[in-house]
Formats: sequence, C-alpha cells, structure tokens
Amino acid sequence: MSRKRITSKELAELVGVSSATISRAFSPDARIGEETRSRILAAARKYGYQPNAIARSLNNQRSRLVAVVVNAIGNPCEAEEQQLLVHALQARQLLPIILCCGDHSDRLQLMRLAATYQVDHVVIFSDMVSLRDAVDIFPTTKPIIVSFEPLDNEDVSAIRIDGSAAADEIVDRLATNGKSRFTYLSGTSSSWIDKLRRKWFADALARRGLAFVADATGTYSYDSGFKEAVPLVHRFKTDAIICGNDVMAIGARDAVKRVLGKSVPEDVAVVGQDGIAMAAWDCNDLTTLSLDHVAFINAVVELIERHQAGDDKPDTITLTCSTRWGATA
Amino acid sequence: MSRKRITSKELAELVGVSSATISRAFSPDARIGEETRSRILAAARKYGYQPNAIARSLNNQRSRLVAVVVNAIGNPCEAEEQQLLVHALQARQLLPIILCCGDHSDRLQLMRLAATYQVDHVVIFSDMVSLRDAVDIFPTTKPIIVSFEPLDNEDVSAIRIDGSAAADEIVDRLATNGKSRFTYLSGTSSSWIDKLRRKWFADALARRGLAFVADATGTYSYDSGFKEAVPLVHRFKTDAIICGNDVMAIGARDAVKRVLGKSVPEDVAVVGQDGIAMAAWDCNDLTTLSLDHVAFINAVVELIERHQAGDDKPDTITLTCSTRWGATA
DNA sequence: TCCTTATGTGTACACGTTTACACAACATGA
DNA sequence: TCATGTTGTGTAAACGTGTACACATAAGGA
Repeated sequence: MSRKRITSKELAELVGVSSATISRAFSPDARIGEETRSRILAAARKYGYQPNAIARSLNNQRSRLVAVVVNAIGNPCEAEEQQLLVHALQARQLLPIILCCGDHSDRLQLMRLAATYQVDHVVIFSDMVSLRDAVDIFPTTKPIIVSFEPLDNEDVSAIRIDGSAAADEIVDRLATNGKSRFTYLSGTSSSWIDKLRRKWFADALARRGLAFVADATGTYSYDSGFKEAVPLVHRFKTDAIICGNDVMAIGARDAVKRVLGKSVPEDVAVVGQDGIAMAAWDCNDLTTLSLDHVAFINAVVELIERHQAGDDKPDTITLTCSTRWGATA
Repeated sequence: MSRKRITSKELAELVGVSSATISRAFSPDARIGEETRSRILAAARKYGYQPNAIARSLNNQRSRLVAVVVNAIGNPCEAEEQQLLVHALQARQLLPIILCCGDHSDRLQLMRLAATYQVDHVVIFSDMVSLRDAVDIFPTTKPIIVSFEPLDNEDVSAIRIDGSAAADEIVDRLATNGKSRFTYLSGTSSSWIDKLRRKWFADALARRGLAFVADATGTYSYDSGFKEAVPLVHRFKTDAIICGNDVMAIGARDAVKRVLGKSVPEDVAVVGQDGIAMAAWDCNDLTTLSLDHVAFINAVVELIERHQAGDDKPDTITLTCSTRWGATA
C-alpha cells in the first residue's frame, strides 16, 4: 500500500498555484503572501508532502550531509565523541554519514563512495587515513582533521590535542611513588597518534633521566591489553604500564591482578588514556590522561559552523589534556 | 585551491564523446565499446571525475542511503550491533545515516528529516519510536523493525527476539541455588521492549510459583544501575536482581559489593541482558541473557537485501536468546 | 493624473545524472 | 542483392527542486 511520495508539482496542482510557489512556502524568507503560505502548508500536511532533499541538494550544491570517518563504532574510546558530534549535527539539521575505516579492507574506496554524495563537511577521527588521501578524495570539501601533530597542509582545519603537561604530572607522581621501570603498551603499530601519545610520556620520563624499559603493541581492545601486559610484567619486571587507551588499561589491570596475582598499584601501576566514562566506574577507577570530550566536540562543531557559513579560512584549535586520578596509579 | 568537481558533461567534452557515453562507461552492463570505455576511465582517473551520487539518486529513485535509528551511539549495549550493521552495509555499497533518537527532543522531526533524503531502507533499533510513527514517516520505504512483540502491521519486516527459554534457564538455576526474592531493574519506563524482557523472567518465575518482590527503573546506564540497586537490597532484601541490560548489571554488582558490602552471587545474584563483549571481561564475568549479535545482524541484512532486490513482501524472522554463565549468578 | 516602488506569482532554466529511442555502420544469411 | 540483426553512439527527456527574471497588481507621492 506504500503510496508514492507526492511531488511539489503535484501539490501545486492540488492547491492551484505553481510549483515555484510551493518551494517559496518552505523557505522562510521568500516573497510570498501570508495567506498563500498557510494554505500551502496546510495542504502539505494533509497530503504528506515534504520537499525532496536529494533534488534540493542537486540544485543547491549543498547536501547537508557530513562524512564522519572513524575507526569503529563499538569501541568506547571513540564512542563518546561520536555521540556528542552526532547530537550536535542533528541539532543543526545536518545528517552524519558514518564511515568505519578501522578494519575496512579498502578505506579509500569507502571514502570515495562518500565523496560522491557531495558531503558538505568531512570530520576525520580515524588515524588510519592519511591527510594526503583525505584532501585528495575530498578536493572540494576541506576536511576537519583530528590531529595530534602539526599539519603541513594549510588547506585543512584541525583540532590539535596536547597531553604533554598531563603526562608530565602523571610521571611525576609515579616517580615520586618509587616507580622506575616504565613500559608502554601501544594500541597500534601504524598510527602516528599513538606514536605522539607515547612521546608525551617518553619526554616526561627523559626529563627525569628515565626511559621506557620495554614496549608492547596491542589492538586498542581489552583482550589485547590483557594479553600484552603479562610479558611486560614477567619478562621486563615493569612497575608502571602506560596504555594507549583506557580499555587496554582495564585489560592490563585485570591481567596483573588475576593472572599474575600482583596488586595494583602497589606492585604495578596502570595508566590509561582517553578518560572515557567507564574509567570512572567504581569497579575500574582508573588513573588516566583524559581529554575533555565536550570541549573537544565543541571545537569540531565550531569549525564546522564556520565552514558552513562560508568561511573557508582553515584554522587550528589546540586542546590540553588533564589527569583523572584513580586507584590504579 | 579547492577546484570544483568535474562533471560528466565536461569530461565528455575532454574525451570527445557525449555525456551519455560517460555514464555508460561507469555502468558495468551497458552497451559500449571496450576501447571507448577504457579511454573514458583513464580520463576519469586523470581529471578526478566521479559520478555525482546525488544526481544519480534523483534520476534512479534509489539513494543507496539507509537510515539507522538508534537510541545512542555510546551505549555498549547497542554498539556491537551498530558496528556489525555498518560494516555489512558498507560492504554492499550502502551508506548508513545514523539517527540518535534516545535523548533527542524531537525524534519525529529528526526522522522526517532523514525521510526527505529518500533513504532506501530504514532500520529501527530504538524502542523509543513507535511502529505507527515509523510507517507514517517512511510511507514509501517499508521499515525494518527490531521487534520484541508480534506486530499488527503487515507492511513492515521485523526481527523478533525470544528470550523466554533462556530466562527460564536462568531462573531455574537461581531458584535451585536458593534464591527467592527476585527483583527487576528496568532500563526505562516507557519502552515496550523493556516490558517484554521483564515478562520473560516474570513468566519463568510464575511457572515456579514465584514473582518479583520489587521493581526499579533506571536509564540503561552504569550510574543508574549502581544507584537503583541499593534500595532493592536495603528495603526489599532482594537476593537476585535481574537487570534490563549488562551495563546496569555491572553498576548493580558494584553497588552490592562496594556500597552494601555484600558478596555476589552468594548474598545477591546479579543477572544482565544483551551479552555484550564487556560482560565477558575478566573483571566482570557476568551471567547474562545473551543474544547472538552476528546472527541478529545477519537477519537484518538478509531483510535489507531482499528489499533491495525488489522483494516487497514483508517478513518476520525470529531469533532465540541463549545464556552466558558467569560469576555473578 | 502619472511615475515610482513594493508585493505576489508564474515561466523557464539549471543542477548532473540515467535511459528510452533513433540512427548509422557493419556483419550475417538467404 | 536485400532483409535482418548486432553494435556503438548521440539526442533528448526525465528526476524534483530553487531561483533569476518578467510581469501584473496595488499602494503611495507629487
């Protein structure tokens, strides 16, 4: 019984006006008689007419679609930002198209597909896609990158995140508590975000004449944190594990306690990164280098709004991380 | 420097053919000379031409967009399904538009906005939108509903989930272990999904001459599980809390252990629902009524594929839940 | 009275594709 | 030889909007 959607020309016929007038009834600041408009809106409600956004986009050269490039949806470490962003977009009548690039075989093709939909903005959270590819695939839409290092490309806007001060704070407290055999558990081997996060801590250690005694690499997942922590403790006698994100930190803590039978933080301290909600749960109470997710998304939205308003001047906003002190370090 | 995107007519000019031939070069089974096609594809690569999907959608009456209506992105209880679905869609060259309806002030308007984009399919995970509204807003696109109760509308396809057998199993074991003062912690007061989940357990209890001694209502969140569990134990002396989802179960368990100082499951058993990955983490090891997420999404994708192929006959697929036995019950 | 200006509406085209139709060139079979 | 079919390509219309332009009407000022 699914009746076809009514078109502006058909509605015009029914109301007794031209299709142009229908269009005017739906744009707030168009020259149209007050009486005509209300007659049209009433008829639209009656017949279930809604302007076709696809046709409008083709005409306008504005789709009001936003490509959001992420690694995964499920992983809590990105989920909070995604949720905030989607809400902010929806409040502005923009629709998000999510691209999961994390384990997708051909990220570039996926991004090209999204590009054919003439998205108005591109937000890149994923560290799996290079800046170079992004501007290549979206030549007309300047992407907004979530960056952890200075960009050499002046055509893109970016949010830069600086955790060096917080890392320094954390290392300071750990060293004061007698820790000396620091190790780093990466989330991935290929990401420059991960490399820079490590560098914040490595620099803080260096300032005190210390260095990581060992490194391991996981997959940003609980299981990988659990598994990789074991040799760090066993073979390298670490007494402080810095993890690439909070989920791995929880995994590492579980391994230290359950598999190795050691206490946290007395025997081995565990530090996370991200500051996700779960870190504050009573059963976790994680010490973590945390980012203010709200400020972060506000910055992204700010850039999008400027871009939407036609301001093509790219800009970079820098945010500073803070520390959440928990029971694990 | 963002050069404008090249159009099919312009490319035609460059290659020396008509724009129709350009189009043919991009559709696999069109009548076109092999030599011409490769010449066009080479030129397309050279000038960065990609067909405009918006224009194609307008012409085709097929957008290859899929509206995915969810409560929230962040909440782990839905995230796994979302991730699987998005991947399946991307593999089929379909793009998901996520609609977060959970705490959105005007869900209906949000859905109407998506409807104007002429989405090909609609998948409704959220229990916050009624079937009636959905078919109303997407009259031309038959929605696929994740349903927990028999549908009275023959125009929609649905996945139905049946957890009664698993609930029976769980109640059986708890009763055998001497539990008798069961309580239910809902995730929301307004959802019929939640009501049906509760009914699975209520029926299982009834079969043994038992009934819930008290009810509480949270918000599907850790914090609400933590908070609502306290009075259930204190005032109602419950010895078995059935929770609306896993996250609340983790919160409830924490409250029982840390705030009330009781042991789980000896003093109070805690049961979750969903079977999310986190439930299996060493620190949680939750007993939970769990759904096979892969089978679930496979069913959704199956319905989408049929619909995409032009099969308009609605169908209902039923899935049965199983039990994950952990250390909390 | 006429000129000017504001207001409301219709006409026609553009946005970038896809595709039905027509047609030319060429091959095939009798 | 001609009728028939196949192949490759161009022409033109359609998809459903938004909007520049033209125009008719009404209002206001001299």
